[in-house]
Order: sequence, then C-alpha cells, then structure tokens
Amino acid sequence: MRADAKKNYDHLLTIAREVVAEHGADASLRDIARRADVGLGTLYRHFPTREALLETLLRAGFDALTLRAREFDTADAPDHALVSWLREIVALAHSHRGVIASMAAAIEDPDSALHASCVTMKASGARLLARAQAAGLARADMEGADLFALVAALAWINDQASLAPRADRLFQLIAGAILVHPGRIGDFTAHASAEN
Amino acid sequence: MRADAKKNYDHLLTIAREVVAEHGADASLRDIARRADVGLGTLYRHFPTREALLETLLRAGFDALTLRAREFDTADAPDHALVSWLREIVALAHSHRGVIASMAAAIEDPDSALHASCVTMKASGARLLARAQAAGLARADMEGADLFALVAALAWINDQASLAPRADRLFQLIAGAILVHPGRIGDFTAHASAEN
DNA sequence: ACCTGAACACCGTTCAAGT
DNA sequence: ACCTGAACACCGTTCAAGT
Repeated sequence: MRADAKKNYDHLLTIAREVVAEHGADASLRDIARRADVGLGTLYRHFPTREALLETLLRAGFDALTLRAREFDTADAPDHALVSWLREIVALAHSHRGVIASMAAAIEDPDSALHASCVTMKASGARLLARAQAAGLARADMEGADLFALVAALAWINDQASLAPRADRLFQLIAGAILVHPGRIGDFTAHASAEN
Repeated sequence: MRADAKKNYDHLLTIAREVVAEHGADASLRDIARRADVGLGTLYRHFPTREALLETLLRAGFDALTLRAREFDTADAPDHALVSWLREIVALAHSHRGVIASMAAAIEDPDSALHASCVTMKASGARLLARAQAAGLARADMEGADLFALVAALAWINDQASLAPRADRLFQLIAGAILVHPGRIGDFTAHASAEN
C-alpha cells in the first residue's frame, strides 16, 4: 500500500471508530468520509462494503475473543468458562451498537466480510458448550447455533436503550437455562465484563 | 371524516398492510403512498409518524391479545396461560417484521403512537406472570419489564432469517427458565400459535 | 495507484398552492 | 377540509476525470 493510501486508511479507521461509537453500526458512511477529510470514493476503495469496515473495526476484538476461548478451554471449570466467554462476546457486540444484526445476517452469508469472524465466534462458543456438556454441566439438547442466537438476542437487548437496564438480569436468567447447575452462575459472573 | 378522506385512509391501510408484509416495518413510506395512488402529504396527514401507521396496522392484533390475556387470566392453568400468551405476542410482533424495535423504543417514550399499546401489552404480561408466581409456577425474581424484554428478544430472533429456525427451540428454553416446572411446557405449547 | 466529487436513484419530512 | 407534489436535506453507490 502506498504511503498516502496507508495514511488515509488509518485515518478513516480512527474516524470510523469515533462515528460508530457515537451513532452505531448504521452510521452514515458519507459522514465518516466527510469527518475524515477524504473523498467518499476513498472510503469505498478501502472498504467496499459497510461489513468490510465493521469487520476491520471489530477484528482485534474478535481475535481477542478467539484467544480467550482457547484459554477458557483449558484453564477453567467448563461452566465458568462458557458463561464468562458468553459475557465477553455480548460485551464486544454491544460495544458496536447495532452490529449484531449484521453478524446474524453474516453467519449464513459467505459473501459477507463478517462471515468468517462470525463462523469462528460460533465455533468457539460451540466448543465451550460441548466441553460443558461433556462434563454434565450444560444441558445436552443445545448446539452451537442455539448459543449463537442467544448471544445475538442478549446483545440486541443491550442495544435497546429501554431494555438495557434488564440486560444483566436476563443474561443470568438465560445462562441459568443453559447450565445444569445455575446456582453457580452468581459465583463467577457477578462482576465479569469485557472491554473493547 | 369526509367521504373522500375516508376512502384514502382505508386504501392507504390496505396498501400499507401489503407493503409492510413484504418489506417489514421499515418499508418506504413513499412507496406506500405511490402504490396507494395518493400524494405523500396525504399519507402524512392521516399518519403523522411511522409509529402511528404501525399502531393502526397492529391495533386489531393488540386488542385481540388484550382479550386473550383476560381469558387466560381466568380460564387456564397459570403457567399454561402465561406461556400461551407469550407465544401469541411473539407471533403478533413477528407478523410485522421489524416492528419490535419500535415497540421496545415506544415502551419508554410517551410520545410514541405505539406507547399505549406497548404499556398495555406489558401490563397484560405482568398480570399473567404475577398470577403464575402467586401459584408458585413462575420464578419469583422476575417482573413485567423482564418479561417484556424477553418477548422482544424472542420476536427479534424470529425476525432474523438466519436465527429464525432456532426460534421455537429457544422459546421453549426461555419459557422453561421462567417457569418453575418447565417439564410442563412441551405439553401445551407444541402447536400453539397466533394468526394476525 | 490512488483520490475526488459529481451524478444517480433513492429516502423522510414539510409546506405552499390548489380543489 | 382535504389533497398534491415540489422542495429540502439527507442517504448509499458508482464512476469518469484527475494526480
């Protein structure tokens, strides 16, 4: 990448991060280009679709979550690991308000720039779920797709201003429905959270 | 209302029902006016906001749900009543794809045309929940706002094409988390649904 | 190789002018 | 009273013209 292009690319990302933090994943692309002092075509050259831009914004968070899943997979009690990881992926999605709908759409659209990341997230969750199931700590009648949908729903609740105050409580309720011994949830999720 | 105005009003509603069925609650208002062979200003005169139009489209369904809640309140086993009613409100929201986000926003916005209906729905749910709780059939640590948020989340899952296949299963899972004796769910929700 | 911004086809919303 | 549609201020997306 040429030096001037690289500079535009980086600056666009910085501004996009600000604008998405402010207006959510549906933010005006025009507005981003304008505030970055860059032609609209330059934004489209670097990020041919909105999903491509969002994927770049979220990539670091996705990678961190993939690593966390691997850590959790060996280090923790399977139920603790599963619930803690769920909390973190919900927090990541929420940190980019509105992106969860794009992620839900991307999971079944191989052409979406978000597809690969979503598939990875789903697989990480499925692995943690399977481990908890094998230990008899999660209900057996669930699979990765169910977990992905529940995470999406919880992230969506977080994104709705009027429902957000109930989000933590409902996370606990749903986590409790996944686990065989929900009594243990309070022990390890009370103050957990992910920053992104 | 003048005869010509009444005719426009009715025709707009007919067309709006078609277009919303096709494109969801975010359908283009311009498109509705166009297909109704009516000036854009006429649509705005009859329905000053999108919420006003949606409220009119959904009113019959809301009224039916209010009646159903009253029936359920006296006729059925409290847990059966609660879960059956939840199924119906989820189905109503889903029958107007995308409207659930507006409903979530309206519940805390007294100026929204959907506000009153949402408050009524929330109150109906809260009453059925309280009755089930009093009978020891629903967990005591929940309130109406939690139920409303869960219904919204389930309706949202239904609206996402990629998540919809899991919607029934997740309804059961969440209903099971609300009830004290979830084993009973399968008995009475397997084939229930609402038409609107 | 990369950037720019006009051009196109859409929106939602308002309101002066008509009947 | 009611209707109309132009006008305004926005979008997303493309692409000819520039450097």
